[in-house]
Amino acid sequence: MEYNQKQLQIISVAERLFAAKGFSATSIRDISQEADINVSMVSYYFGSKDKLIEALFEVRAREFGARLDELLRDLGLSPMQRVNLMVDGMINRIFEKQCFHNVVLREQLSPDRRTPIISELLTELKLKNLRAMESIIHEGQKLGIFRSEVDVPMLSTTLYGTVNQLLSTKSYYCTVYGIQDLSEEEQEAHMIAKLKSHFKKIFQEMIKPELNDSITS
Amino acid sequence: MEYNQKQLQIISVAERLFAAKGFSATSIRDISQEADINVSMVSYYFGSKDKLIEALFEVRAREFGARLDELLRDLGLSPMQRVNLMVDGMINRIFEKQCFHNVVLREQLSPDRRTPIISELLTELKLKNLRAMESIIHEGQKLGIFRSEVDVPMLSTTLYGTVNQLLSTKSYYCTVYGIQDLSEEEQEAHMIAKLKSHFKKIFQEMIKPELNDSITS
DNA sequence: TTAAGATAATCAAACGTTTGTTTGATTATC
DNA sequence: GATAATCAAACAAACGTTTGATTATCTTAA
Repeated sequence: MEYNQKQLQIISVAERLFAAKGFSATSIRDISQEADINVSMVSYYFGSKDKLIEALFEVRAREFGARLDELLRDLGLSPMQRVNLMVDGMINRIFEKQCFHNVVLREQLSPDRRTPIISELLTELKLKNLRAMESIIHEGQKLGIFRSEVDVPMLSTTLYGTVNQLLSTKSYYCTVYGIQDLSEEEQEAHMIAKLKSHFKKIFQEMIKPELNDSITS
Repeated sequence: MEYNQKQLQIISVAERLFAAKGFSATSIRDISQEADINVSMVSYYFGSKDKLIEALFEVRAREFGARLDELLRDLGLSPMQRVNLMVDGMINRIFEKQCFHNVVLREQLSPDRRTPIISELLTELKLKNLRAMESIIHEGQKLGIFRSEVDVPMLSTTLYGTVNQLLSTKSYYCTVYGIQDLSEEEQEAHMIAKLKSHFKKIFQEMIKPELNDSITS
């Protein structure tokens, strides 16, 4: 489906409001007011409120998919470099598109209420992401740089889960690390840096060869 | 605040519906129908829908707090045993109270819309949890069993985030591990076992002394 | 123990808003 | 002159909440 400029603007406003208040708590009148359009325009362009959020997922899923393909073309680097690049890229991606990410988290919490279209888009995207990560790990395993037993789905879940958790408990994070008085940009930078170093360490510890790895193989 | 049997039943029904559909998408008529009461009873007992969810958080926060205190009394064990016990206990706790946990996740996503009462209860609970974890780690560090540099808040965030992520993407998890045809109980058992072994490994790798730890100290 | 009186619980019905959506006329663009 | 975009207004349905009457439960004094 192709969307014109006006439709994309409506989608963008809806995304921001859905992220902040949730789908049900956001009225079409909220959206039309923020987007400076008439209430009837949402139905006119998308058909219904449900179709609007479907369009949102359609557009953003396509963008993320394209970005994933890009990442997969970063060859000529060592497996460990590629792992670090993938971790950094994923953290950057989520922080850049926090609103959409927030909407995804909300929708994931109601698997039943969700339209099949959204479910399929999300599952597809997550699987694509997992395959990319697996291919990098397997490469390192073939070269004998990584240990033979790596639970990639769980590592990926840990990565995403941690970033999500941090994002949805921002103020708690700032309290714990005593950075409440920093600007919002500085707080985010703190979180991003912390996440990147944290996961560089975790991935290193979880995929580097174990002492007995050469013996058992 | 004390609540009678009827109130606790309403809270329990509301909890289940809030978890499944979200606060805004759940109407008082939904709740009263499921709880087999008159619509006016919610206002009669709690005052309003907002006060109802506050009561829910009040009750559950108290329960969780009490359970945390219990956990802290498990002395006479080695620090590593206590870490494992804490990880297992936390995973069990979340899986047991999935509904409430789901509601917490939803509320965390709208920090602005939330009433201060809920925010404070959640922050308090999270801090209490963090302090418990820190005390165990510090004990291990004093004994020289754990490395000196452990980022406890990040480890805790990773633990919670991963469990959350897994719970909110259950069907994706089952697809990845090919256990869609198992019963729901078996699927949950699979997830719990996987989580526990995963985090035993992560914690081990992240807190055991590094090779150069004795040199730098 | 019982009758009377007070308090608590329950109910159907109605309240005024807000909801998503549609209509039909008007304006802009091609 | 046709198609697309925009608008104020209206629509029925659903919302949280209140009302006022009715029933159940408890309290208290004879």
